[in-house]
Amino acid sequence: MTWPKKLPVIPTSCGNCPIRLSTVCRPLAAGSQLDVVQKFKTGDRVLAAGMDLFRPGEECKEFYNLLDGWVALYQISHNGRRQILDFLLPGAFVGYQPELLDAMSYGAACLTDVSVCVFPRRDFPQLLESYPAIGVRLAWLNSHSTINAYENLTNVGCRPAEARIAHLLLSLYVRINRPEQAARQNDVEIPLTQSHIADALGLTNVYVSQILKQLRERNLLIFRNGRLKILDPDGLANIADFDQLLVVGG
Amino acid sequence: MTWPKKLPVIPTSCGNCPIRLSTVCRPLAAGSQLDVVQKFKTGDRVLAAGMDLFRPGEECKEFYNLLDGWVALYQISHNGRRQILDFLLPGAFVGYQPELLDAMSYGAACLTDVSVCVFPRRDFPQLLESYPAIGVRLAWLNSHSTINAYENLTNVGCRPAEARIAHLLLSLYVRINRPEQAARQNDVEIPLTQSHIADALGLTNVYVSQILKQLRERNLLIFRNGRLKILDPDGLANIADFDQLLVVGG
DNA sequence: CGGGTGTTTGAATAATGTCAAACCGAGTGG
DNA sequence: CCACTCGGTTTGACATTATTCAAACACCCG
Repeated sequence: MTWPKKLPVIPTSCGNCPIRLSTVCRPLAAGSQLDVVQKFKTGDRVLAAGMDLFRPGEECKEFYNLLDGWVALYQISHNGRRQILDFLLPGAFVGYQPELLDAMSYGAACLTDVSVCVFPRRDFPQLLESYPAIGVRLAWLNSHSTINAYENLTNVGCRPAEARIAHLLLSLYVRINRPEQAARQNDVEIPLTQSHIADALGLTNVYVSQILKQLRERNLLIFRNGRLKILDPDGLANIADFDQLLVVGG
Repeated sequence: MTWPKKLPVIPTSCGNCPIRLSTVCRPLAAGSQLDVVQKFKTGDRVLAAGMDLFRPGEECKEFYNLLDGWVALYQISHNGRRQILDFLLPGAFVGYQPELLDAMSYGAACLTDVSVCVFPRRDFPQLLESYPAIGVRLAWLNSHSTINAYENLTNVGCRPAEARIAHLLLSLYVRINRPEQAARQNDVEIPLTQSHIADALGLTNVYVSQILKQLRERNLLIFRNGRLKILDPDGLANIADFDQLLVVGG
């Protein structure tokens, strides 16, 4: 599937970085501190959809701040199946893991064209040393990743296929519809294929197709061509076993 | 199931804390810095097997350093099934989540009698402020949790029941058999019931029972009464799709 | 001896996967 | 403008995996 081409977002400098407050740079004050990251960062980079930021098992020399586009973290099991671990949206800090310089324990695939800001891995500990507030921020971000992984685990481990799919789509929906956007849309772009959904939920693409059809026919949601339209928020939240939902009808 | 009673491990002071280097206190130097935590901590506590440190949805006023015993993190889905998210061993730092003071997004159940060192939640940000190295440590710990959750997700999402069970037991096995122990045991205590295994893997207890029987009859492992005996490390690692295995035969 | 918790067993059933073919729409090259 | 290919989706028949239900069992503990 191909997504509508958009120009990649690349800030000219850290000062006007659109995701500065979302990522690891947040605690750095706007003046001289920001210059430090500006010098620390290797540069920006654009990748086409389908490319990998890094692959599982690979030694990756960089971290990435996701400026624009969607990324999926994944692992490949020995039997050839792929598990998608998380979907990353702009603002994510990608690639941190406990043993900084070892082989990556997962891969990062670009679902759309993607632009990233690149940090050198090797020097990161020194940056942390100089600005330990970044460490605190990193702890916060990592705990978010953990919570998110926990939610996914419960989804995959406890719920039947229909609920899993509804839950995943709803949770992506609320992540996109952040408070920022004054006018909530109940029709959002989600650049996934049914296979992505299947790989994230431990299902097969054909079964996902069948369930999506049911959801469509029951007037709950329409997911087609990378667009998700929520038809019946309450009904969905119900079968999805979903708590935090604040959808505006329409 | 009841486990053999052991006296709870409680250090008399932070100076001789057995898990100081595993948990969040690691970066604090042994002298005056350690006195700070000593004063910061609320005290120690012992809980009986079956108790909860905190429950999902509850507002928890504390963090815990797990001194002794096993803890399971879990979520309950609306259909009544329980998902075990992680098994915690002594040295774990329990209860950190992004929104420090909100309701806990998961629960923590004591699988055995447990002893913990208690931190007040409210004041933690100040501790971080004064000793930002703790934040860096926390980031490290949290990224471990994330990686672990990712592994579990792949296990539950990609592998058939037999491989899931073998994988879980092997991974617990290597966590217990840390390099510390000079003499590796291929017969270790794992205080879980089959229902725990089922809840961790998205299976039912009766199916787990059946698969364990198969594994037993194929001379791969014996899991009984909270003891795991590895009979055929290589064979197991093979069906478990397991990488990092360094088992001493026996 | 009796009760509780955990385990085992078997049979019937439901959920999900597999395989194979057809379909659909977008992009490409003639 | 057509035919072709390609990735993604849909469909149906069928196989398999895992769940459910129910009963019996085993064991520890009081």
